[in-house]
Amino acid sequence: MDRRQRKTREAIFAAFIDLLSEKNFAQITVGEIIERADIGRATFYSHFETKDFLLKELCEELFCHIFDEMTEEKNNHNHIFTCDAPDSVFLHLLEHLKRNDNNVLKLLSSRNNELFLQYFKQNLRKLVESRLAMFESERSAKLPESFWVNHIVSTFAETVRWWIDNDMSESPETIAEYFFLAVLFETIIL
Amino acid sequence: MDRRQRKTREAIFAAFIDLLSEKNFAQITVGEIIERADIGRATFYSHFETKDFLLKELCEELFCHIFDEMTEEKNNHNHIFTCDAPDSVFLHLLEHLKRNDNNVLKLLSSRNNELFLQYFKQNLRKLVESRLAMFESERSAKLPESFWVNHIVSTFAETVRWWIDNDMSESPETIAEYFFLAVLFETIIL
DNA sequence: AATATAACCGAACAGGTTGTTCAGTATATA
DNA sequence: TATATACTGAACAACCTGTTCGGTTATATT
Repeated sequence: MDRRQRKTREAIFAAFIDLLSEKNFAQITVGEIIERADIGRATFYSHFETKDFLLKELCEELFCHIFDEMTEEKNNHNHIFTCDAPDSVFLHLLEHLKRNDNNVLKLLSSRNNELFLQYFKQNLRKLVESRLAMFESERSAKLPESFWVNHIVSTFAETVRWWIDNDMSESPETIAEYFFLAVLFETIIL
Repeated sequence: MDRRQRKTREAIFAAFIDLLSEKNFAQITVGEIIERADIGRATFYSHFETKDFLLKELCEELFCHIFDEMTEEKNNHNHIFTCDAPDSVFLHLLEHLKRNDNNVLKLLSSRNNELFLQYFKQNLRKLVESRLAMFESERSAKLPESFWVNHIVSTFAETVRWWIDNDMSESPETIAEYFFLAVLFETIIL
């Protein structure tokens, strides 16, 4: 890829992320982005069809990156994912996010637009669906798969969001423990 | 309140809901609203500061209505909420939503804007917080309250959303059962 | 180094949206 | 009937969007 293209693209992303830390997606205008990225208006539109596509591509670059790395690790250390209990997948994800803490995860915060969480869930869903084959016979008769997947994905995602909202100050292990306890208490009160 | 005001307000709400069933909140313009409501532009702005305030007031009218009714019922049939297990609160909420199915709950669907879900959660949180005093001693030492409340609210809200996405075809009892099973399986896989 | 290619600039543009203003008209209330 | 209040309709500036185009600059190729 042309160095100019790459630099422009990065400048746009940087300006966009910068603005996202200050205001909502809806409140950000293309004018602000190109001013901060210091590029021409036409240039922006030659890179991204609209503001929405910019967001979409940013999320893809962000989350696909994270989840792809996880898939890679799975292939390298197969035992972690296939033999251990599924909660280690969650713990693994948390550690991954902690490692990749590039000030961009803040976008998942509840203070920001819901769109990030949606994209995040989208990717998480893929991961979960591919790993929930076990216990299928027990589950399938009583519980629709889509409900089950939605439940898992939502609880995971909301936990991650809570963590980020609290500045990721707890360790991944602590969060995993919180999650376990919350589910446990849930069974008690039901 | 002046009959004119009331009628205008209702016309705006009706047009707005109508449009929301067709497109996203972001895509709806004030121009479309006033055309469909058949009122003047200035009139709209004398009622609502912006489009966002319109959404806010609609949600308040909608959800406060639902949750206030629940609080009333609680006062009338005190036993349901204070003696029974907390899951009956959830079941109660589901039955309530089913009864109040005025084609407006569709707004909670994932196809629509996330803002509704946010407002819904906001109200749900109040309800949950006021009912989660039990088991406090066991919980508080190990699990932060905000995590616990967030977990409960999110799982409830996402369950309701799944239900609505599936056209509310299952009975409230079935959904409550799904919820119970999902949490149960969750403890198994952890 | 010379040339062709592709990206960028920047200024301008039409079309659409927002939120405000104001003089005039209709409706409620006393 | 008289007064207050809500609505009308049209116009308005300010802003945002997405496109166009001739000219400029960087990159890749030879």
